[in-house]
Amino acid sequence: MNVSEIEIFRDFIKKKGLRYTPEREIILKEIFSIHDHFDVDELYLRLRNKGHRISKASIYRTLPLLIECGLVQEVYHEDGHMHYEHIYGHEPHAHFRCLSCRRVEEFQDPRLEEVAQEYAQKYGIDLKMTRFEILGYCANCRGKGGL
Amino acid sequence: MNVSEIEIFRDFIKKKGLRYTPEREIILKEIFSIHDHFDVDELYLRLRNKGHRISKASIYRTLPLLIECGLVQEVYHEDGHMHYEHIYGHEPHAHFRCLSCRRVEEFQDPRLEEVAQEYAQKYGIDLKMTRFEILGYCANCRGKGGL
DNA sequence: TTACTATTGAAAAAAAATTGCAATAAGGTC
DNA sequence: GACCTTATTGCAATTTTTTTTCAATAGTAA
Repeated sequence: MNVSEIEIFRDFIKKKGLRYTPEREIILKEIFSIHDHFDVDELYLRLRNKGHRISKASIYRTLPLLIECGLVQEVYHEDGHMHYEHIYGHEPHAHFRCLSCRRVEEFQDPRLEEVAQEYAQKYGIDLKMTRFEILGYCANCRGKGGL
Repeated sequence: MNVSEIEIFRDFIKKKGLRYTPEREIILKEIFSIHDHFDVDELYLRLRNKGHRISKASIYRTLPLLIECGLVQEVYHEDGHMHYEHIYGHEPHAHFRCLSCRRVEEFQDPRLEEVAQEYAQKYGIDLKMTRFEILGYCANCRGKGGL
């Protein structure tokens, strides 16, 4: 599908002196076919269901590379493990998570990036990513578990 | 020291029909004596060094309560485990984390709370907490590992 | 094609968090 | 204060997540 992220990843891998393997590309492609957040287990099962026998170890080894080159981001830690999303080609966005139903909504606000940019500029920071989360009880759930 | 968080915690525990135990209070007090981020292991060792034989299980069981009543917050997940901080009595603040030296800096910006408040209002959300993180390479580290 | 060595899958290990259980103790009632 | 009910505790075992080890495989440059 989208060629760009593949090129970015390949260039990144080459530039680091690493090897561009089929496993790495398959993982990348699968991640970019998921239009939602995912965790390692989900990704592993999706690959498996498509006939790819890629180990979880390879997924765990590939994710940091994808994160380092800015294609993927850790979104939030929930239920004892990390959840990810692909971010290349998407505007930076914030997440609301309902503490009751666990629903996750995305939204954007230019002020968030502004704050980050200004802070980075002020302190000479090489900004890599931002994460903004709002936690609370959604309209449907408030009043139930929500105090 | 500060009596308020103790009262808040006790009231919260009572309101839930739970029991206010010495262990819970000791954990609370210790957390509020740490003026930095901490993880479960650090907290456990601090308690142990002071002669308290409180198990990690109790810490793991107490933290969600402290979070639920708004005294403590999960700050970030790093090195495979969660890091916490006490938030009662502090202004909401954002965190910058250097991906190289791991340094963590705090800063405030009213726009962040504004965005959260507006979003909550717009969707009828009962806002519980926000988390804003900036990840990148600090002035000292940029250029080294920082692409 | 050859040589070098990074990467892989599988299994083991490590680390983090949760759970089961018997003993203890909080806190309400008499 | 004694008694009763049951939540909480510490410990150990377990579960879950992530990392590491290692022999076999396979990229990639020469």
